[in-house]
Formats: sequence, C-alpha cells, structure tokens
Amino acid sequence: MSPVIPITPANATKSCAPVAAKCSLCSFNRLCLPQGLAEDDIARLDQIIARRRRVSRDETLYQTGDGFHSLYAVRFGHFKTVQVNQRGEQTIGGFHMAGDLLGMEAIGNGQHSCNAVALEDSEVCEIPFSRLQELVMQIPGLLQQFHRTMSREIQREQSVMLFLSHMRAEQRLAMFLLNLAGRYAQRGYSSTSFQLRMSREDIGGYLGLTVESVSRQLARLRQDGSIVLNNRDLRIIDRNKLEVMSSGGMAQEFAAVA
Amino acid sequence: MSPVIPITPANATKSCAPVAAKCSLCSFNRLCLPQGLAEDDIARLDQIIARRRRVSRDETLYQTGDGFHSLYAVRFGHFKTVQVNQRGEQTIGGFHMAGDLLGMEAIGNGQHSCNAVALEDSEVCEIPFSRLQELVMQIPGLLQQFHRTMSREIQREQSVMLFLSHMRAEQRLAMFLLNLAGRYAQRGYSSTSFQLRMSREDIGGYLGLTVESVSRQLARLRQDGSIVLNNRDLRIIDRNKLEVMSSGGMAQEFAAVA
DNA sequence: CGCATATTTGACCCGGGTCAATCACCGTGG
DNA sequence: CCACGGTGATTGACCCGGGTCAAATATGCG
Repeated sequence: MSPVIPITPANATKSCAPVAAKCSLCSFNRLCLPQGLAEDDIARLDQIIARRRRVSRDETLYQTGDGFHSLYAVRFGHFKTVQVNQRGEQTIGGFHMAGDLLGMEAIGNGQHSCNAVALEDSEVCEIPFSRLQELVMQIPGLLQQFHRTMSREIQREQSVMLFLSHMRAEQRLAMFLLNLAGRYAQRGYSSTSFQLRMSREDIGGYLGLTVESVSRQLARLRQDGSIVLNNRDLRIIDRNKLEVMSSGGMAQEFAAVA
Repeated sequence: MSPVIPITPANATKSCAPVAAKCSLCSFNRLCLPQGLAEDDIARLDQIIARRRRVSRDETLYQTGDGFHSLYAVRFGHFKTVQVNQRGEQTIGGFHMAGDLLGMEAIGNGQHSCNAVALEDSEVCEIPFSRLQELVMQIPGLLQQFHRTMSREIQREQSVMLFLSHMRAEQRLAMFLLNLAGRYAQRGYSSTSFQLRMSREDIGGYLGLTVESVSRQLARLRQDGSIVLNNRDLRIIDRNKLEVMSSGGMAQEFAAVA
C-alpha cells in the first residue's frame, strides 16, 4: 500500500548470524564510521562492535541520565532524540536514520543528556566507546572519520539554531522536507516520495512549532501544489517551489529582478 | 572605572617570549585541552602550538569558507561565532572566552562554516589540526579530553536549541546572564559583577530576539531589581530571582505549593 | 566638539500560540 | 461486520508576545 519501501533487514534469520551485519557488507558503511577505511581496518572495527541491538517502535535506546558506555550506529529504522527540560517541554534534537551515529553528546560528562527513541522497529550497532578509543589510536583513518562525524553534528546543530532563530513556519517546513529528501537520496531511496516516520508533534518539536502550526503549514504546501500528502505518505511535486520557500521566498525576488 | 578587571596578558613583552604562553603556565589550562594531562604531556602539546596570535577587536579569526587548518584556544579576550544565512540574517552561535576551543565545526568538511570575530583585543593559541591528530594518537588522555570538548560543544548547542524552541524572551535573558556568570565563576572571576563584552544586538542574535526585545527585557530586569546595568557593566543583585525566571517562573509555583 | 553607532522607548501589528471542536484512522471486542 | 474508544491530525476563533517601524537619547571615538 505504502509507496515507500519499508527498510527491513536483509533476511534476518537469526540474531546470531553476523554475516549480513558486518560493516563491510552494510550498504550504509560509506555514511558511517567505516567510511574511507581499508578492508582489513573495517574488519577490526567489526570486531569491537558489541552486538546488533533491536529496538522496537517507541522503545528507548538510552535516556537522559543513563551512564555513557557506547555509541550507536543506526543500521536500519529511524530514531528521534528528545530533550526534556525541567518543565516537561520537549525539543526534538534530531531525526536519525541508517548510518547516523547516536550518543556523541554523552562523551563529555559520561552520561546521556537526551532520550533516543525508535520511531519504528529499528536496529543499531552498539560500539563500546572505550574500545573505539583504543582502535582510533591505531587506525588514523578511523580517527579522522570519527572527528568528522562529531564535527558534522556540531555543524548540523548550528544550522538548526539558525532556522530556529530566523525562519518562519513555512520556511522551516520546506527546509525540513528538503532535508529529509536529501538524506534519503544519499541513502539510495527516492527523494521525491517517502514516508514521514515521525508524528506531526515530533516535527513541531524539531522545528520549534506547535502541532497545529505544522498541520496548517503542511495544508498550505498541499494547497499550492508543492506536495501531496496522505497521512504520512509524502510526495514532493514541486521541489523548486520548496527551495524558494526554504530560502524565504528570496529567490522569487531575484527571479523577478533578473 | 569599570568594576571588572579587563583580562590582559601577563606583561606581554614580546610576541616571541614564549614563557608566559606555555600551556603549563596558562591559568586556564584546566578548562582547555591540557586538562588532566601530566606535565610532560602538556609540554608535548605546547610544542605543537604554532603560535599565539593576537586578534584585535572586530577582527576576524577565520570566516565562512576559509580552509580548515587549525583549532584555536582562546588565551584571553572574547570571541563570538557568527553564522550568516543567504539572506544576510545573522545568528550568533556562541560567545567564547579564555579556555574555549574554536573551529571544531570545520573539521567535518575542511572549511569553516561560521565567522569567529573578536569582541575585544584577544589572543588565541593556534593548534594545527594535523599535528594535534598525530599527538592524540600518542597521548590517550589528550584524545579523551579532545573528545570531551567536542561532545560538550554538541551538548551546549542542544541546550541552545532547547531555549530557542520554548523559552520566552525573559527566560532567555535570565538564562543568558546566569550562564555568563557561571562561566566567569569557573574562571575565577566575579560571578556577580562583570562586563558584557558583546553588544545588545549580538545578545539578540544569540538568543533569537531583536535588539529592541533585548533592551526591553534588560530594562525589566533592572526595574524589578534583579540586576544593575550601566551600559555594559552588569551587577547581578538577585541571583535567585534570575534563576526562577530562567526556569519560566516554575520555582515560584513550587514555592507556593511547598 | 560633532558625527556615527549603540541603546532605549513608544506605537502598532501580525504570525503563530492557545483553546476547543471536529474529523480520520485503527485496533479491539462483541 | 460494526460499534466504540483512543490517539493523531485538522480546522477554526481568538489573542498576545515580540517583531517592525520610527523617533529620541546616549555613548564613544576621532
């Protein structure tokens, strides 16, 4: 029914069948820690991965206050990271999909500062951090890739700060959808047709908007023909229009001038 | 006149007099990369530091698009990091003071994604990243400290996202002032009396508010006796009241109940 | 002393939050 | 098969915090 292929594990026969779970065979390895590593270095990385862990929908991978021991690479499925302040208000720090690395925020003080929750049945590779630290000291390429990954997380958050500060609701939604599309494209999926794995409320939590605003903005995007949206099935009809919106309609002005 | 001691270099006789510039002698080393290192490891770190670089007020340390070669540790003075989007709107990513590490956002793709601008005459230690990478592979404690530093930056930004999403102007200001106070306390300065090194506009850019809002909120804090503020000289009078405000006045409710 | 910039203050307005009702979807049990 | 309850999503009405525009001050620098 859904036009989007649910990402399922390649015939997951037994949880102890490690063949399909090796980094070298993982189709997302170029987006993950093994990126750029030689075969045998990937094999060494494989060896320190404690286990593949299933996390079913709505289950928590880790939560605020949990002691930090491991990073987690998403193998398949989707996660959100949630911060809750003392008043119970939630902010979604990000949505994470195959190849993304989770838990880096916890290295600093040894405990997690957000909750990681699966948006659907998912699987992660658990990477014990102490062993990773040993390994990066032996594999320069792995060290570099790890640093790049943390740095990109810093950059990503800075760009979130930017749109939280300055963008209107419409821009935020347009940018959000384009960002998702781009990430699916990176992973070899359709960038024009996919499922939103998160609720409207989660989208709002990420974009700094209420559910109602998200709903209204999506309605507007639907009305002006930019997207087709049934429940969570999304199809991007006019990517260009979304891009114009995401930059605050400035492209229009330029176009008018030029 | 100012009640706050301007942070000046310990008798900076010549730029080539390295004695006072050694990490081991730097009074902020416990807040910086050398934290937790043994004497001789600190000495090795010292050796890879290319130079101390003066950056005068309003001068740019690096800017968006610059190739990434080094990280910079603030020795004294203050910096802001500024992101500019395609429409020219600015967001202040953060304010940085002695012991803070700048430039980590650029590791990921090899070029800087924000501008680092000195808020006053300042000095940084330039740390060539390639040499740092070599060194962390030899000094486990340094590797750990570097990872902690990046992780804390991720955490810091997440908490900024949180207040950009949910907090009202008053809370943001209160939280901002308390945060500054805490950081000065860490550095051995007064946490109740200090100078704001940044303009109202920069504060607004950081907090996601306009200059006018910042000015009005500061006026309110002054009126209700929480602070005394003359130009940029700040004195925190009622820290408790600020804390109540920063948590959205919830503490009041609790107090009323208890 | 005088200009440029920073800050403050006032008046007005609007985007999006809030509150509330309705609708759609879905799994459950009779 | 359908009634039903629960959750998620949509839509409408209203309101307010803070943005915008404008003007008055203050400040600091040359």
